Amino acid sequence: MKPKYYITTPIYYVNDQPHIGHAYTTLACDVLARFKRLDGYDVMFLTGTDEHGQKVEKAAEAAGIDPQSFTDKVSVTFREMAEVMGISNDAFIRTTEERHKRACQALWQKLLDAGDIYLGGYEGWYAVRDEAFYDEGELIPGPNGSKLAPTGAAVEWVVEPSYFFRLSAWQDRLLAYYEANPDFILPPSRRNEVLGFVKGGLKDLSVSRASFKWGVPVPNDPDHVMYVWLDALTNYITAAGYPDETAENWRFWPADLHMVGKDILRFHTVFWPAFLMSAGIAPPKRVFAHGWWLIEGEKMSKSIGNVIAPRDLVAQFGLDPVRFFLLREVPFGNDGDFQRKALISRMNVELANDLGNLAQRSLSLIAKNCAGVLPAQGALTEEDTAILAAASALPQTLRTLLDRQNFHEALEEVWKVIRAGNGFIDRQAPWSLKKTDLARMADVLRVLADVLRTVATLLQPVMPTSMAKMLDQLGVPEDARDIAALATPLPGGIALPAPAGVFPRFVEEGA
RNA sequence: GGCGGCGUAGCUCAGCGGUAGAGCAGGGGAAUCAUAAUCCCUUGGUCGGUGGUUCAAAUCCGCCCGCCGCUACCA
Repeated sequence: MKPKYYITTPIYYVNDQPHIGHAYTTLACDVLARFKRLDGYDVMFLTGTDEHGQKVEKAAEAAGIDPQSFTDKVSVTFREMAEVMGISNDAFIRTTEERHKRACQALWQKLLDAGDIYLGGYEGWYAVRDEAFYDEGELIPGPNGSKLAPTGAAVEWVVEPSYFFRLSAWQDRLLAYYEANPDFILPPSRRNEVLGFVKGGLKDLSVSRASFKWGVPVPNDPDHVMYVWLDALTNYITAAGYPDETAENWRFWPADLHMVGKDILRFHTVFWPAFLMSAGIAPPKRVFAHGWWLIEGEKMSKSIGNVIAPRDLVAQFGLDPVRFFLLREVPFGNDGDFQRKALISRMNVELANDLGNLAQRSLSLIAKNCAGVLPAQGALTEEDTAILAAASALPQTLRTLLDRQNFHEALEEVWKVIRAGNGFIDRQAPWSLKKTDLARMADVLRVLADVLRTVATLLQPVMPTSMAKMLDQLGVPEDARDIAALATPLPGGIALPAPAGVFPRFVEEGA
């Protein structure tokens, strides 16, 4: 039986239009999902939209439509974003689906049965004008020693009835879980943050609201809807079939990886495992928090007007180069800077020159000097063996690196082999061999074809369309494109199609 | 304020006790199969500052300077 792999993006809040940040998270998951499939795993890759809450309720009201119609519309834009980015998700979940309400209510009941939910009061400084609660620390001094919201609005101490989750009781068990699973939170710097936070003591968590209606009703208390934590996080088990633990998809739980942005780290690494443990459900195996993209050195924001829509980016540079750039440019987990110049440089240097040109020169030599037929494997020299060994080592290297979400180094390892390929072809100079030793020339070209096949196979998750073209040109049959197939050499004598460039150079308009 | 991290070549970063590294950028040369792509060689750093531990410190410890993250109800 195939091993399983369950990977999730966060569900995206429908208060926002999809931008490069959403695309980035989803893309990272897509590459891992594709890699795992390529490596023989049974994969479930989930993404979706988060559609409840006061903001949505109000946005719908402002738009003059009911919340459901509003979310129907915005949710579609996230499906479109996935399509534009070439995302291979197996499922898409919306929190307004009936199955999700059932899952939330079932989970709630479990927590209640476990004695971890109680009715209390949510207190805080509330600004009526802003319709928002503020922290003590956020307040600014007002006239006569009074306090004001950071927006300048008057605040009052308000107590609202709310259900609470007994998070305070889970501190030790959470710490024990982190201890027993040192890679539960990555990167390590984020793990340290969470550890520090939890060690500092946990307060009970307000998990319901009576102040708005657009949410999942609390069982047996129609005045309350569930607050964001319980509602949104639960999507990950809803999609696996919860509460039906005999469901087809339940075999995927616990999730192998929740990919999240660094802003929602705590919800996934503190609240979520506590909820699950309280309900007697296994926590996820890993949460990875990635960083943000700056745009040409500036924070991405609507007010600056530098928000990048995935659709525009792909239209200008093409899908695969964009996918490649986002994962290649920055050590995954760090913040990155999205520079147009850097993207073009990666396209031209690494895709067009290093990889594209290596394939093109190798394949043209085969086309011209081997009658367009893949040579059989021949006798190997020491240098042949060395480069073939470097290529053969890649699958295991990538498994190890990608199991820690290290896209940046994984791609660097592939590029080391590509660069070695260019060095190899230069030293072997098959264009000279064709005048002196045709047999050796054929052997050299076959070695190059084998190296390219390995590289193209392994890069499929990052650049599916381009690598499919390259594998076509290398004569690799569709059913021999996974990692296991690399162990079986292609027979010599396959007729190859005429080579055609896979990565054209990007030339600036008017340059 | 508290806790944590970072500061290494022009740029992005790796190294984390044993004579300073990679990619890109810059300079020189070779080759001409190829998307004028490639290959080889090379310039360049008192590893933020300072004091200490050690036979030996980017690498460990103290202090200082500068940046950054977290410090719970933002979906």
